[in-house]
Amino acid sequence: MAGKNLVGPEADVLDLGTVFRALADEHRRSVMTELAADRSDSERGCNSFNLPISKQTQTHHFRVLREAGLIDEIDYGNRKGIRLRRADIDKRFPGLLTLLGAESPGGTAPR
Amino acid sequence: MAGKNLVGPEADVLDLGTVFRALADEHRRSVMTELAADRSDSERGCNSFNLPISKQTQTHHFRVLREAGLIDEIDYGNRKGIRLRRADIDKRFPGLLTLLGAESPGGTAPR
DNA sequence: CTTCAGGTACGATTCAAGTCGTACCTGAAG
DNA sequence: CTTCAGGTACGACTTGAATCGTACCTGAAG
Repeated sequence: MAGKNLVGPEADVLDLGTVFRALADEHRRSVMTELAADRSDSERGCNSFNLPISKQTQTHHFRVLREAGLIDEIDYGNRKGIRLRRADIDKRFPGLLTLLGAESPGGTAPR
Repeated sequence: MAGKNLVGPEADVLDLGTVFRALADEHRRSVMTELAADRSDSERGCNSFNLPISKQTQTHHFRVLREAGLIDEIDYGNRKGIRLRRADIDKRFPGLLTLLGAESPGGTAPR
């Protein structure tokens, strides 16, 4: 039952360049904006983001986000879970998630 | 003697996507890291950054930074001045410059 | 004036990245 | 078992971005 957690980089080696490159894409940024705005940090399904792109491309984008160290992907075999690595990001890049959360259409949602 | 200030976007319309795309490049990010780490915000020359690229490419990169709203370019005719738009960036994207300054090799890092 | 360094304009090249088509895998539900 | 939806692998296409070569402009100093 327990899905395998596809591994990304450790919190210490997160690279700002890789992160900025990941966040440069509109679709990936919209995913991160949603995740950053949700303070509950609950695990989400891949298609809960309603991305207007094919599923192959979605696979690509989630992989980029994971390899940048921004999300965890939990593999259940025939489906996948997404979870924001909030603690690691806050530790390595404090303020970044606040920056993203402020872009949320639901309005600026600071604490 | 007063150089003309090449115009970039107003502080209100700065786009996070454009900014991330600008900061995704290694050379542009190194420029911004230096600028962010220098609290005096003094005007700097273009070649004070020692970028290992041709001058045509430097022109390109500084233009991207200006169009993203991150720097001002002051045109003196046969030379050019660069100044960080710290106030505007801090207003629109609070925390971003701190994030960049923390990447400085000198380390203006809050630990 | 001429020279020269700093900078720009335009075009060409090269390369990375986003996208999708086809085929295949996985687990759950009939 | 078969079916089906979610996801991946691989390849191909396309677009955008980084880079530089050549030519030209600008202002300061001889």
